Amino acid sequence: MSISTKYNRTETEDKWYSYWLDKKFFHSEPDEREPYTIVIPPPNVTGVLHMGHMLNNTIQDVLIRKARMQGKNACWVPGTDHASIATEAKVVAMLKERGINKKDLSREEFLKYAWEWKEKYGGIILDQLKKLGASCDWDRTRFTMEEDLSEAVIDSFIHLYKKGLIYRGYRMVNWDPQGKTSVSDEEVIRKEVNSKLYYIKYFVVNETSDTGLQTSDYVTIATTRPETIMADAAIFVNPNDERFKHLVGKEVSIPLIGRKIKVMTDEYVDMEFGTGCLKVTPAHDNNDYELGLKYKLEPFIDILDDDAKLNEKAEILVGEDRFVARKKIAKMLEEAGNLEKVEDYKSQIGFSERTDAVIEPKVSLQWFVKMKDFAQPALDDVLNGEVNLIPNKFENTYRHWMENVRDWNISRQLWWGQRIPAWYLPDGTFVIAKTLDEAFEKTQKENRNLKPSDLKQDEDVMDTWFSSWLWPISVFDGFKNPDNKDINYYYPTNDLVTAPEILFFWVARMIIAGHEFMGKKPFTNVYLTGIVRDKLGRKMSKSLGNSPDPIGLIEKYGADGVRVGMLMSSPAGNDLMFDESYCEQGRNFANKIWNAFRLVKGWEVDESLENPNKQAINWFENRFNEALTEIEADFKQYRLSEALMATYKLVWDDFCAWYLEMVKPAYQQPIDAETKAVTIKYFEEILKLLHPFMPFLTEELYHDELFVEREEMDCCIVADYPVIGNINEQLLKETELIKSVISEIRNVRNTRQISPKDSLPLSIKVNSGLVYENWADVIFKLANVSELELVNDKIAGAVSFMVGNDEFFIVLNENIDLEAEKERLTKELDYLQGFLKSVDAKLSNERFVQNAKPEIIENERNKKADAESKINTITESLNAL
RNA sequence: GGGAAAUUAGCUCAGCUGGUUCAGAGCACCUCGUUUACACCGAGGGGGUCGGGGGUUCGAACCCCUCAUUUCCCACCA
Repeated sequence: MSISTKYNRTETEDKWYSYWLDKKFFHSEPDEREPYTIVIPPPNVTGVLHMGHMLNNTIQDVLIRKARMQGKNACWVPGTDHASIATEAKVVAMLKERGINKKDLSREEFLKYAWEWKEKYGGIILDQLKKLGASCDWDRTRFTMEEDLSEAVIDSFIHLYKKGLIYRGYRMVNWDPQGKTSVSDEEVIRKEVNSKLYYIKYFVVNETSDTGLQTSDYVTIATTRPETIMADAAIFVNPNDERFKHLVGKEVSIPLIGRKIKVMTDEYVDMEFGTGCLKVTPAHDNNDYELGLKYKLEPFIDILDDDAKLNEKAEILVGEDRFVARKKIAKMLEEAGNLEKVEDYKSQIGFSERTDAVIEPKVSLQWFVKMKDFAQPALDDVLNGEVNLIPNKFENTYRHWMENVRDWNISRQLWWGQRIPAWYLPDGTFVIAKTLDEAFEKTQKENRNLKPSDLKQDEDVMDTWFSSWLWPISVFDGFKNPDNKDINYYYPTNDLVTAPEILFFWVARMIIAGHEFMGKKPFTNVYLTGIVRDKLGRKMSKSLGNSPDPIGLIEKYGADGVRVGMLMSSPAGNDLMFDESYCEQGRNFANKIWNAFRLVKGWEVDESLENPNKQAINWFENRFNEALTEIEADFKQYRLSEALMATYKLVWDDFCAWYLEMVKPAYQQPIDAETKAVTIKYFEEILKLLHPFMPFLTEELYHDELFVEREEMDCCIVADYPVIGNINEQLLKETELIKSVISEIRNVRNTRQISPKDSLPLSIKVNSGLVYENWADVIFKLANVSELELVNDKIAGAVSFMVGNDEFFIVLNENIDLEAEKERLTKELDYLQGFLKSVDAKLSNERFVQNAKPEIIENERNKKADAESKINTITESLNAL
């Protein structure tokens, strides 16, 4: 045969992807069918495909392809996210390489570079998704910073401002000194790091002698941040702390700079921790900020620049980086005699998610969204099942977060993003307006002598999530054109597939936005994938170098193989311990299907032959329906790995290992027409079943002439997905028994080293009533049995085994090892007797008989009868030996 | 510090409201086999006291308590 024994995927993948695109199979327009919609979690426009994307998008593609085949109008909207911090950082780095400093550029110039960069490098990830087979409607590709979507962001800001849900205020924010922007609480990653606790002496300022205090009196405070002492506003002790009562109300001087601060009291101070004395630095610590406000310790002295270098207000070490300053000041304190000791200390430090810089608490003027009541509908939706989280174990964390939600800082001190539509007047007040013209118009009501050029727009842009929370609405132009046919048809979408890490960042906020702007939820099911880890359980990261190149994997194992590999073991919500061997298994599976195809394709039909395979054919049809039932149930519960595994076993075990072996003709013999036709029909059903998981291979085979001449638009991707038919349980059970008989015979052969080529005679003592004659052909073929005889008595000296209650005998030419046979039977007898004993014990237990459900008791009785009859048979056999 | 989840074969996981099957799957492993679709294969096989300890129950991998380990989320202790 000329077809290769290996499936060659490379040629077919590109071919079929282009074909699908060509024929517009991915494209969706509203029509009378039921919609099935997924919006992609937009990857960063700067991103490259990593394993997390592979998993996430494979899942989406499986869902969308299945829905499409099941007659839904399937629409998967792709796109990218402008990712302000990440992208701006990349552009800044790119400029730096070219010797350009961002500081030297105007906002407009910088944005021009950024757009250039985006056009050139952005969206690579979308092309990579095509390699995976993602059937997105590319005509609908959106970008969160394109004009319409940006306008939606601005409109929603104005809308919320008018409702009083957005305000501007001084707040302690998380400052990322590297990105030079504030970041939201959710973007701060806390990690435990080794640091040091510095014990610093603050000497009491000499007062009048009647206090009895000496210049040599001092308090010792413990701090991890000695470089901030120049910004200290007070020393605090616990009001109940006897040790320091005499010092309360006195002044101490800050080491090195000598500024005087007061000793004050507050319950907040923990007497047990450190020395029981706390230095309060309102501008550089969240708690201290609160204390500062409480006791009006203003003005807050901020001694750090935007890039976390000490400024002139620090008086000393000006221009030094905060960490350099820390080391230097420790030395200076020591030299000045203010450093008592230094201890090792572990503490939780916040890092910026985007840049990994240590977060600096900083007081600044920012824009916030009031979240408390605003978030309520999103909490309700999940609690009352309007929106399902899959798996639902995430509901707890979700509720916890939503109940404790804090105001959302939405301003970012960046240029790449949607600029805050606030326009400042020379007097410091502002108006909120979409454009300068509108803003100017608003000012005209009161301020008649202003020129438009007197208005200055806010320099900040909005948090990226403030645009992506609108994604399910804005991709369908729900803001620009609120009643258009797309939004009416596709919204709310069906499934969202994303990572649990962004449940709050994104998922919760999308639900909030859905209610606020559309009056309803944005999606019904949220499938939360796990994190893709390496097989040692470590997160995949560039620095560890443990992340395989997805495109490389696709080239090596084929997109189908990788897709199967990704899904093989990744239940929803569980991390995936990725190992290349999964992809290998996927590739092997593809190859198996390919070879099954080669077999069927090679069959020559002889029209004169009768169909000898009625049993096998009948059985497989039922088995297919049984498996399909299972698969549908798995899909319903979003158990995709289970659905895949059920499919895998149906194809490999039932179809290839059993069915094809049952029906395939002997070497170079022709096959009857009916068997071939039916087998082809089954094969086609299997291809359809497999298509969502393995789109390329199935499409390729689907078009082979083995099936029918296909019309241009007759493709597997839009073929009708199989529908569950009748299931004959009895037949399935019977076949299982026959399969056991075959396995037993093979086992006899195996243990006795009998060649598969030597055929064996089989005698059956039927006690069950099963009609073995119907299966004779199958047994002959699969177990290489030469003759089948029904007997009424045991055959002495034959090898025997039992399946169900029927006894089987194989007469061998050689003498059988009587001792071994005895031992085997005795062992089985022992087991059965033990088993019977436990069943008897149960049945003679009154409480069991009284309390257990009738069907359970009935069952035990059956087990008892069954065991007894088997024991009889075996005892007889033993006696016969 | 608070909360949640997990712990079942070498690995990754199923095991639905406690009771048909002395605990299941895939991979890995072992033995045999290059036979005629496929060695990216076939046939057969071994392997788990269900994390430890208590308890409830006629009966527990499943319910309760406790300990241990792991993971995740939340949190401002200097």
